[in-house]
Amino acid sequence: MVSNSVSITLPDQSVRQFDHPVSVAEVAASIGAGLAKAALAGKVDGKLVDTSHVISQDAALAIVTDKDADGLEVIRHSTAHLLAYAVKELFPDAQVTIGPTIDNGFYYDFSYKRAFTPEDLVAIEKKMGELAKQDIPVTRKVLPRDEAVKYFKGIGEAYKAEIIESIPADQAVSLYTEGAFTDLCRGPHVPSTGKLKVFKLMKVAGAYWRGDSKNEMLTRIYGTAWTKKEDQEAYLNMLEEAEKRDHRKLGKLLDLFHMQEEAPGMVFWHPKGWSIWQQVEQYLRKVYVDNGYQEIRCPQILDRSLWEKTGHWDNYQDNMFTTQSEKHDYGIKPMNCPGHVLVFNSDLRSYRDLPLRYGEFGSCHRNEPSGALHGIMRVRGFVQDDGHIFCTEEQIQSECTNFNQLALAVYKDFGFKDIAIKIALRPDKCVGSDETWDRAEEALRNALRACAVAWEELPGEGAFYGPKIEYHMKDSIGRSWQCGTMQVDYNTAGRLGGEYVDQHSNRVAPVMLHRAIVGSLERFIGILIENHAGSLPLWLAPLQVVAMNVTENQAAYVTEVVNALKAAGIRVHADLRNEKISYKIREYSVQKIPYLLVLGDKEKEAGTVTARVRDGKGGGENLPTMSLNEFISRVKDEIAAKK
RNA sequence: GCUCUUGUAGCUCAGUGGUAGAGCACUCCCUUGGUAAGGGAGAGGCCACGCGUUCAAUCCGCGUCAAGAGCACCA
Repeated sequence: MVSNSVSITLPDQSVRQFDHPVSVAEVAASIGAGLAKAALAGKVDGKLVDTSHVISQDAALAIVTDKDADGLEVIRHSTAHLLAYAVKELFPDAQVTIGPTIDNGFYYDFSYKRAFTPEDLVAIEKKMGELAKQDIPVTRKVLPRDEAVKYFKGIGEAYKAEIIESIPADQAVSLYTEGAFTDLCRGPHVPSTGKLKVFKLMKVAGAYWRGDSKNEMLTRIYGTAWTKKEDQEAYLNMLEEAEKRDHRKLGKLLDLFHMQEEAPGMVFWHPKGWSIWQQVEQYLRKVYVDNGYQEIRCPQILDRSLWEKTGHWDNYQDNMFTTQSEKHDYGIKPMNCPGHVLVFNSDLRSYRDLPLRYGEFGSCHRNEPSGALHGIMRVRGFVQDDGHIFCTEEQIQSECTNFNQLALAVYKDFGFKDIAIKIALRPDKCVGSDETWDRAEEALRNALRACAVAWEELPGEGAFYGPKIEYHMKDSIGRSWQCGTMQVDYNTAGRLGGEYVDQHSNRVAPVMLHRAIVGSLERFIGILIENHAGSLPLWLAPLQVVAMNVTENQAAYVTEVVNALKAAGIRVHADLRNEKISYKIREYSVQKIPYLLVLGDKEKEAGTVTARVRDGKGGGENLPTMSLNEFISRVKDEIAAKK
């Protein structure tokens, strides 16, 4: 006789015996009424299930509540369903599609005859609240695939039916029902809608069905959901704070740059913004020099025939700006590599010359789709710190390793801590043998291993000519942007006739490594501004010191101090205006100037300075009064340390 | 490029079918004041652009351009 008894092991390793199969909810109830009420889902042998899930064999079980990360995930997922339920109540003609969780919330895509408006959103959110308050049970049902397809076709949900049809025929699918609404879903879900208490609909947007721009556009509603009201408030507050760090806002506030209709996707750099640019550029120039690169400069406009050789003319013309003159067609360069190959080709190269490293501050133009433009992060005209290394296959490994080390050191100097590294691996359509790709991909992995950093691999995302490492950074609201890259390319140099003479007097095409540390200076400076919330480190700050007089009486002394600072190479401004000192301090605090020198009669008599240092929180504090020379060496030390 | 939203003074934003308003900034005057906004006066706008509807359009409609959010794209 087979026993029906089940023993359940809880996370504290205690074991509970049941003489019959039990549901997660029953186990929770056996532990305590409070837990039974708090239970959102269960984790049986590591697998997330509903509280109604019946356990019929010995198993390890954790009751999932809103204290667990899994619990929050379940809440968000169930809130997405609640959203769909509310939409179907208010707009019965709308068709549901998919509704996954995302960072901080969820979204759900609907097909409807018109887009939802912000007013609709208010009504939908209200309806969601009502449905949650009714504490409607959420129940699960399993159907054979074909029956599920029939069911959804029967209720006019064509998209759902299409999704299920793409599931293998022999698989059963689970359906979840709450009130009058039934949705296809793997689950798990909260046991009833009453568990969903803290949520807010954020925005509407368009999104393509199945993520393909050839398909119709659906209406997507984004929402956020939390276990506690305070968490949601903290999140909304964080978003608000992050908006203040937006580089477009700060660019205006700090008078760094502007953009205007006449040049969409292109930047007008103002003196202060260009000062930052120059600091970044000079820094990177030194990086070139210190690491065996020779800086070069190539033309912006190149004949059509060259772009035909590279394949751009046929494949990427839509993204290129072109021009013509005297019956010749020209392309404005979207990348710097061909120019570098032409410099390489300008002489007969020996294997002894390799690796040959060229670096350029290469100005590129790409006619990006209008909807892709974003402040100075995604632009049509930009400058790359673009380098190309011509080398042999044996040299790939060391070049990649050295580059990775260098890139990480540079990011550290600019104050970045959070860098996501990815390796994009071979796509379906690619050139070169599998062995070559294996070696190249492994070289990139080894380069990262050497620095003991973690990375993510993206299969199929590589370029057709070779794999690449990508270095990503986040902006103020968490959007990820690619900055640096290291790409192995077996194709381009040979395609443009690049070759060197090897030990055996054979002419061979070199491997070309494409590498950039900051990527585009525009994007990098944008990220830099957001990461530092506009309070750039002293070495990058456009204005490092402002010296101001308390009254007219100290004007000459201020001028003397400012001249001394200028002579020391410090970026300084004298403010002798007839304004109150508190007014001046406020103005420069808003401008996030690192050091303010307040010079009154006391300082003038003693030949000293009183410096107010920016505190990073929008305020400032006074340093003890010191001699001018002490101040100068303090500033110079801090600049040198890139603090 | 697609969906939605937006475009009014240098900036941030009100506002109305009868050609516009605030705060800050700007100019001038008074004020010489020790750590986040002293007081007064003044100047400043083709209400993104074009075409319609209307006796009359910044406001309503259509189109264009640009920006914002998301999607797609990022060789």
